[in-house]
Amino acid sequence: MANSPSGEAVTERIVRVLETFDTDRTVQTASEIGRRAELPSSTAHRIVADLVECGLLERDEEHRVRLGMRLWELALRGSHALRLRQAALPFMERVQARVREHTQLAVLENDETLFVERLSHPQAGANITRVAGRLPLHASSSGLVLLAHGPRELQDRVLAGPLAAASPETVTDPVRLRRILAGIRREGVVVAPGTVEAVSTGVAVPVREGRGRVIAALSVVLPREAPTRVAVDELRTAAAGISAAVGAHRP
Amino acid sequence: MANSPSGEAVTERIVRVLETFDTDRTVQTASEIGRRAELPSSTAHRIVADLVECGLLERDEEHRVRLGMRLWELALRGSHALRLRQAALPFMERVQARVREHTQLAVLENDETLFVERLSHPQAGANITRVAGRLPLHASSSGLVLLAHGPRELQDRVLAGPLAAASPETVTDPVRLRRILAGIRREGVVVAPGTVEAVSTGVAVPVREGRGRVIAALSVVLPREAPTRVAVDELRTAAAGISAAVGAHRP
DNA sequence: ACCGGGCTTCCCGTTCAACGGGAAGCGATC
DNA sequence: GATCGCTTCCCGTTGAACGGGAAGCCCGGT
Repeated sequence: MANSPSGEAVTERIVRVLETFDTDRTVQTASEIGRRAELPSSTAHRIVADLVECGLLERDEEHRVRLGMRLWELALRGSHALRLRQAALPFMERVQARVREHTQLAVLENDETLFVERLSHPQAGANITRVAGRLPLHASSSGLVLLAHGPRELQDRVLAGPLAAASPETVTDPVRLRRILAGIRREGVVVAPGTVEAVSTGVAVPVREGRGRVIAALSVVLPREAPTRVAVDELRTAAAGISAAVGAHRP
Repeated sequence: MANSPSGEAVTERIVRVLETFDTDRTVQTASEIGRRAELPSSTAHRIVADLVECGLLERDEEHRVRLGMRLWELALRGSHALRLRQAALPFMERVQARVREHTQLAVLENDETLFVERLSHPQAGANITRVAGRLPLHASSSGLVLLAHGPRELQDRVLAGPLAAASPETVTDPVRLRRILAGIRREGVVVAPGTVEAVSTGVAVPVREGRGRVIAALSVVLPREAPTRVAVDELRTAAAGISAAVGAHRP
């Protein structure tokens, strides 16, 4: 950044400031932001004031800071994520109405699973995924689908790297994972019991752009021993619908 | 801004760059961005490169630029809008299932109506509102609700300013508008036929935080001559539910 | 009333990142 | 092969950004 001894760019600092916010930390003081973003206090105060000035951040009654509606607006309108989500929503609703469990839509982002949308059924069980939340590619049914259809380099990189287990049953053996990925490409679906949480089974299918590249994964989280037949059928139908809708919207 | 003859701040320029994107313009070249943001070409290229570096923007196969997933993620996780939306979604789905027309959730932002969420029924009619889109406060049923419950200064400011008509029937007379606002505060609902489009009627109710301040407006768009009774009841029930959900999530 | 701790604001000299004009490189399309 | 637009590189100038320090402010504790 300009004139900074640390040699980082303004843009980077702004990102670091925005990164200090998350689901569990939606309001902070400027000093807190400075500490978490590792910025000198006076610098943090100045940057926060700048961002508030532009509307990217907002102040509440107690001078505390939160993400601004303007940021939300700028990030969403015109975003790929919103288009995809709007195309997918009606189909996700249908899945959720029939399966009556959590339904998620996820994309590949920076070697991780990024959840773009999630519908929850009132009487559905626990589910750690959140909209705008992430999970490792190998440790979620959606991630496995995205990984299976991702570029070879991605697979090599992820399978080589450290593979943390999210639950005792998460598959972390590269050889077994390769076999699972091949199965996904062959069957067009993955059923992953206990991968994220011991009590649940993830079922996921790929969502294609038209008939081509895989752009997302659609999944449901079922109770561990529930039958998967209906879910698989519903997911496949919905994925095909989303593909058609995405293709139709931009002719 | 740093060393800029124009005297603007970096932050401001970044916002100007982001502003060049919208629903109808999701991918642009760096030069296009420069022109629309009124930045010198070389400067625009540099800033775009910076933003791509940080992931706020992304490049596609043809070197063109679009909003990045990272920006979407940073703007959403931890945002007030996402919390509100997640709390509201189940209730909006119920409204939409019963009324079978477009259902919207909107908030007040910078003297305008900002739409946070929208569900569309397959066989519902036209609807110009979009997620992350805006409408004037006086020219939409949601906006009228937000205006009616906004601070007095806001009402004075909006009613004094130029009041553009969105359709031939949009009420633009300050006196009539004041009467409508009083009606909304009294009845807790507004029925606005032809305000946005001649063929439709907007119905909107306030959504409160707990039992207090109005934080949003919930609305449906009906065909012009459709009965409004069911919609009003459903909206009221849903608004109460959302209030409870918003209150419960942060004790 | 007094004190202490944290947040915030103001001040100010230093410095280097940002700036943007210009020109050359690279594809397209006509 | 000439034109047009996007992009990249270069480079001298300059003032915006930086951050240390100190003072102001508002708490809650004693």
